Amino acid sequence: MTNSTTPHTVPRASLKRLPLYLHLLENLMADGVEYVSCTQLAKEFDFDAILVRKDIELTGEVGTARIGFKVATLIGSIKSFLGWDKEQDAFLVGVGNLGKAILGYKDFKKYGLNIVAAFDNDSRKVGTKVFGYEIFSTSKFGDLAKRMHIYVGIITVPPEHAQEAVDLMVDAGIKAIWNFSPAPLRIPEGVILENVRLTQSLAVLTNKLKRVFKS
Amino acid sequence: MTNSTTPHTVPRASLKRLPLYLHLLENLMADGVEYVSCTQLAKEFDFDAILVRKDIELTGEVGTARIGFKVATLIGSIKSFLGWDKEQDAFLVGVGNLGKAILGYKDFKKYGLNIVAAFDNDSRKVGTKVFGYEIFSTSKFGDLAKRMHIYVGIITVPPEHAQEAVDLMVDAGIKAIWNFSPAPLRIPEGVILENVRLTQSLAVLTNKLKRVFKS
DNA sequence: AATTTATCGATATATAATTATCGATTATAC
DNA sequence: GTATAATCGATAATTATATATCGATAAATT
Ligand SMILES: NC(=O)c1ccc[n+]([C@@H]2O[C@H](COP(=O)([O-])OP(=O)(O)OC[C@H]3O[C@@H](n4cnc5c(N)ncnc54)[C@H](O)[C@@H]3O)[C@@H](O)[C@H]2O)c1
Ligand SMILES: NC(=O)c1ccc[n+]([C@@H]2O[C@H](COP(=O)([O-])OP(=O)(O)OC[C@H]3O[C@@H](n4cnc5c(N)ncnc54)[C@H](O)[C@@H]3O)[C@@H](O)[C@H]2O)c1
Repeated sequence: MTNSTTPHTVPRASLKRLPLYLHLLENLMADGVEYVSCTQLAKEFDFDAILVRKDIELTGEVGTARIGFKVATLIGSIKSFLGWDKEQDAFLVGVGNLGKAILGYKDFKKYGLNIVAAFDNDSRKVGTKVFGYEIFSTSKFGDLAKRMHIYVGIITVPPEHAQEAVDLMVDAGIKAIWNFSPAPLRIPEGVILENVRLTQSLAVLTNKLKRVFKS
Repeated sequence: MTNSTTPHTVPRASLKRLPLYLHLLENLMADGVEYVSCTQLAKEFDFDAILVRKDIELTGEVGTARIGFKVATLIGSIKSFLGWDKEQDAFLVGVGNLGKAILGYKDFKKYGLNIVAAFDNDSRKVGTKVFGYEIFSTSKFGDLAKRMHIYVGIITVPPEHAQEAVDLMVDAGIKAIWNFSPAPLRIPEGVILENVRLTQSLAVLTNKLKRVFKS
């Protein structure tokens, strides 16, 4: 009776809340907390408790009335649901300011993402090392990706070169692309594209701010 | 009749799509394109044309049947609606990997955000320069923010220090906080908090990828 | 032991967001 | 000039998402 009610379309909004819970749960775990209720979780984020329960329901985890959910197993369920239980190896293309910051960020491993190599087409960067990662020429991307069975690609090149990076990745058999450039990209059927648009977040901020100043 | 139908709550999803249109519109503008229809815009992003029209409606811009919208004025309307028509000065706290990348990113200015100074509590960093920005001690934040009438703060410190940064900003009269740390933060009534959670985006990617591998 | 209270799971309702429909409008083709 | 096709604005229908309700359950309280 766990997954019989699971809808075939996972709400994107739920998918985005689950990492929030996970992060908090890991803190609770570290503090030795054994059980947590939806009410408690909800309070932390100013969500509705029922919303949290519905999100958790997606993962298949079942709780106990009056007690809530076991922190340790809930962490496992969320990770498994998100695909963070086993590490995904990834290649990064574009070792500029943002690319470097991502290479230097150790926590992605916790979230199942293991960056194994980085690529750039600037000959001055090729051969150098950044946070222990050797920078390869993009010409090596295809061979290495196939040899190492890489299915995840991260794009941190300028927008005008983002489509090139996509094409490179698609040719190399990459199945999922995490794109940080603001360019609209074309991908073939079957390849997953997830965009990080900082300006979207900025838009929400400034629009709200505008209304604060008005009133 | 322009804004009489405008709802008092702006859909967050719309707010996030507007920058996408804007980016494309600016490219069109640069290419000398004078008019654009919702159909064209929609095709670029694989959105429904009606969705695009509704989003544009929010900005108050009116179009002409068969022609569409004038690119130049539409850009203006979107920018104004997002609060990107006049620059907002901002302070950044936490000049680490991500903070540096943000300081080095010139395009935020296009989106109405003008970073004017950066702060860190690492004494080795204080006094140095990063991309032309002098790094100040966080102890100077309050004075400078008040003196320079700064209302926007950017947080790029480790999660365990993010609440400190919030408190610092709130005390200094900051009205809107753009937070890049994954920590859940407490803010007083009236202050705007916008979080950038890269792991949320990663969650969507890996969950989708998991299902690709399953089938 | 009985009562109270918190919380679960399931189901129902309400709200928000997206997509469809339709008459009006205007350039382009004939 | 008249017909055709594209697209607008407005309204309606649909779908997705969030919130409310309710009986069941299990700890805490009396
Ligand atoms: N830095 C930020 O804070 C920030 C914020 C929002 C969005 N972005 C986006 O992220 C992307 C990277 O930004 P950045 O600030 O790191 O830029 P950057 O200019 O610092 O770095 C770009 C890197 O990509 C490399 N590159 C260019 N074309 C390439 C290609 N075809 N193949 C491989 N490598 C290539 C360059 O050599 C450079 O090292 C951009 O699309 C930018 O719009 C950055
Ligand atoms: N780097 C990434 O790609 C990335 C990705 C996702 C999230 N983040 C988040 O962004 C934040 C910054 O990440 P990072 O990789 O740049 O970390 P970092 O460790 O490189 O930089 C943190 C900086 O903050 C400074 N700092 C610490 N405490 C401070 C305080 N109380 N006041 C002022 N400055 C203080 C440190 O001296 C350091 O310079 C973190 O919360 C991280 O979780 C980073």
